[in-house]
Amino acid sequence: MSIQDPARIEQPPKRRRRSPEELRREALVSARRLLIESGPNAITLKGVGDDIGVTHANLIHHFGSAAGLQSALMESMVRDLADALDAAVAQLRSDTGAPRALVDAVFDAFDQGGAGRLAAWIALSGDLQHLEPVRAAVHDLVDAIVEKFAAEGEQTHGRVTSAVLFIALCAFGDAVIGPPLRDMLDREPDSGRKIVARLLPSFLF
Amino acid sequence: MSIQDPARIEQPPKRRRRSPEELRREALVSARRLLIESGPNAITLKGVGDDIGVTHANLIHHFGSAAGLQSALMESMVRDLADALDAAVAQLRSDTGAPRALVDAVFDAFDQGGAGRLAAWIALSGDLQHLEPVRAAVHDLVDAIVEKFAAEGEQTHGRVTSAVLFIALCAFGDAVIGPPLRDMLDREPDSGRKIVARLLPSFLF
DNA sequence: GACGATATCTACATAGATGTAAGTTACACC
DNA sequence: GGTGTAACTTACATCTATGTAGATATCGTC
Repeated sequence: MSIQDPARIEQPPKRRRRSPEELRREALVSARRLLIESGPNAITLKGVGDDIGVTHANLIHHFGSAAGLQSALMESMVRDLADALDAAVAQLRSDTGAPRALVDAVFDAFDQGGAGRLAAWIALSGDLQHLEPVRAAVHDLVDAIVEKFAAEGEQTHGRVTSAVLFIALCAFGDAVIGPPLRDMLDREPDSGRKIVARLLPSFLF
Repeated sequence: MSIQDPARIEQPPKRRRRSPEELRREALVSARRLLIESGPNAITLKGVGDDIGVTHANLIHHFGSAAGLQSALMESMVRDLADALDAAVAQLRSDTGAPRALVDAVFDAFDQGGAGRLAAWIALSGDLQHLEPVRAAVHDLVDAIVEKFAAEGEQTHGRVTSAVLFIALCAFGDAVIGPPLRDMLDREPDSGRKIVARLLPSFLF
């Protein structure tokens, strides 16, 4: 196949012109992958640009600055975490939500979407204001658990916030250092979830 | 006060010549403080050098490279974490170790010693081999709890490793994202410790 | 007090990340 | 099909972190 193959009528355009929304979406997907696979330091303009096939200057054009890209990534991932928590709330309110299902929903939110690593990055870098959208989702989760599970009593709200704090701490910890820790203790991959699911009823009933 | 004040008999030496051990110790103390206060990206040769009053070239002379400094910091902090866990073990084996005392010991190791932020940094950067010295300390902790607390039974070892996994996950999570999470839920600062201390007996008895 | 080992510094070189300015091109719209 | 907007690129400038080479100063030791 020669370089100037006459069969190739239409050359692909040298440049691909994306809509601003599409480029932002592609860049954030790439940046999230880099964060999860290679850590926060891998999120650079050149790294993301090479990954999606644009120059670093173009990323600055769309995000304003490198910090703008990082902020957009934090916002995007935090929104996904909040959505995942909201989905857990919806599931809890609709059908037969067992404690283990709730635990799985929260653990998945921190683990699969990379929210655990994101939260660790935010905490280490000190940009705590980016966690703010999670607050409403957490409150919704508290309310949903109160409706669904909690026994009546004076301490109900306190017990449920304890339960949410407990689940969130464990889900976050499990997402970030669960694998090496389970390896040290020779435990199976879902042992964290099992433990939390087993302890949860002591808060709720 | 003139520059050449005759009253100032002995000028302080322009350079302070430290022993290699002393410089390494000072550098690692500074690097740990920078990690805890400003995050992993603050640990630079210039940052640490300015902090302790030496040039970055001198730090390279003593640590070999920037990566050498970071590795030394990880080793130092992991050793401190292992020592703290060993201290908790010793306390557990000697006197009246209540569950809350054990919880406080582990939580303090992760929180005050900076081990939580260290572990998050290691996990995000992928240098998991640096956590290896923790393995022995964790095993010691399991053994000590088995001796001290655990009721007799077939499942004893499994229950205790569950307890250790549980404490470690919560202590790590509490050290890294405990403050913002407690703020969202309007809980007091030691609520994480309270919860863990209250749940611990269900593993041990 | 002289000397030697080496801790320490200065000066320079390099690489990567970020940012700016100006030119180029794709694509919607008329 | 022409035209304008703006997505996109190239080229350049800057800043920071890291690393190297050689000069210099400090301190223990004789």
